[in-house]
Amino acid sequence: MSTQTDNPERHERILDAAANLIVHYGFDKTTVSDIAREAGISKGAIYLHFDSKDALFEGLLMREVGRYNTRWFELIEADPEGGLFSSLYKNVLIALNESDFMSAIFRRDTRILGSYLRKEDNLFKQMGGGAIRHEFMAMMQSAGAIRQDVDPQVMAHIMNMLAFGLVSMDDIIEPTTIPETDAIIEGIAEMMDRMLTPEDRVAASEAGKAVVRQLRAQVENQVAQTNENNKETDA
Amino acid sequence: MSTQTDNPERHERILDAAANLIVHYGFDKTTVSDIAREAGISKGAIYLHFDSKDALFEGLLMREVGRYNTRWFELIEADPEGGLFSSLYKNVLIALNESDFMSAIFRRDTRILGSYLRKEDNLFKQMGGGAIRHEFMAMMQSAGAIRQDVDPQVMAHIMNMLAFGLVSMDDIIEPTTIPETDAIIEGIAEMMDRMLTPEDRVAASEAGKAVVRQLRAQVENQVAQTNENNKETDA
DNA sequence: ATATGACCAGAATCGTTAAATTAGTCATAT
DNA sequence: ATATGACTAATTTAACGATTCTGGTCATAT
Repeated sequence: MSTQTDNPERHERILDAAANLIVHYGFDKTTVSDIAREAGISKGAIYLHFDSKDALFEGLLMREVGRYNTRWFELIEADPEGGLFSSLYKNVLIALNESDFMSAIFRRDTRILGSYLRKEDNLFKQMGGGAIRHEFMAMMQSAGAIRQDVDPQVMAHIMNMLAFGLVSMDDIIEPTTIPETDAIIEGIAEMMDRMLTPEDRVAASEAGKAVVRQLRAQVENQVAQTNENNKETDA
Repeated sequence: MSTQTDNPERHERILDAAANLIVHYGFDKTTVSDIAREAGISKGAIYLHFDSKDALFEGLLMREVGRYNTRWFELIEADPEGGLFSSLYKNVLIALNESDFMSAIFRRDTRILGSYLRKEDNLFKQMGGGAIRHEFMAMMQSAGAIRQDVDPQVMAHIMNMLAFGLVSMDDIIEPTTIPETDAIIEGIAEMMDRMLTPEDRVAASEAGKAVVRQLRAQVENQVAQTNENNKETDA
């Protein structure tokens, strides 16, 4: 259904072209012909890969979310304190900040997301709003990765406020008065460390790693599942 | 200049009416006739108090900023830990959250602020964007009211991110998933306490109170100055 | 088989004009 | 003196067809 043609390389090139143009000009002002030209192919060829412009956008969305997840796991793995919740969250912010597309999604940028946002059944609502789900925080807490005396719901929300602020503030206040993004993220991470990390840091880190492994398996399983389903419906 | 008529009670009533209508319907959709009707007077009478619709709005803005400041000082005074920076900031959030008008300003709500925002010489730019000025943080730091090893510029920005998030998030994510505002503010305050308060809490609190007294004198002086100027130009 | 781009129907945009609204004034009334 | 609201000039909105644009298709070419 979603892909009628087997040509992964071109598939990616289309999405690359779309990502470039949409981040720059927005969904509404980016035409399918524009994307075709940017990808160096004909318009018809695009419809060999995607059923509609909306489907293309959703394909892009899925790819970017996937890349964002992958990048997050990568950052965690590379981080010596990767198991601590403060590091986990820090890496959320880094991954978020690295992706223009994810930043646009997170701030509900109507200029970029355009009319897709208005659709009733758009994918954003399903995904749930925030970067940090409070269910995940609760899991981390019962695993002992964060202090017992914090309210996971409240802290998850505060973290989402900060993530939202990170990608939104330069539209609001004079960008010249904003500190370096790295410094902001570092400051937030230290604050979260003081707020959330239990006394026993090594135990917390181990617990955190375990939960992340579990989450990762879950995510990868779900991705595999989705791919399987797509193949079936193609047949 | 700004007030041709001496009738403080009616002056206030006009601003009350304007505040109600503007917060509800926005600046553009609130007409001067609407305000007159709501205040129970004629349209002409409004022009005995204000030179123009814009001037009326600026009068409202000034009044609300003044009330916000007053309320903030009031909250600090009532707070047993009022001198601590975390309490100071907590009371900023409470005062901000109590005022629909200030919240709208802070989130740059174009629906409410309307065409006034587009004006070249609008008052917002002069006021500087944030609730927390990093110069103030630096003052507090050199007075010993906050820890020496934090970057005042970065922390001021983080605090503004949180203030922005507090008044913005319910436009962004499903409001039902947002915790109680009081709980959020409490959580933020505790986080800031862990991050900013020095070892010696009583000394910090005293130092904080001294800076606030200084700031308050400064603000009240400035207000008196402004009133003086207005009287002069009226003559 | 695979890819192209001319083509089409429907949607969005534009230019124009008419109608409605509104900020601000001022002759009149109190 | 003070306040009113009918009035006006100017702006905003609504209406409208004409025109362009764009998502999607498909006969044709490779």
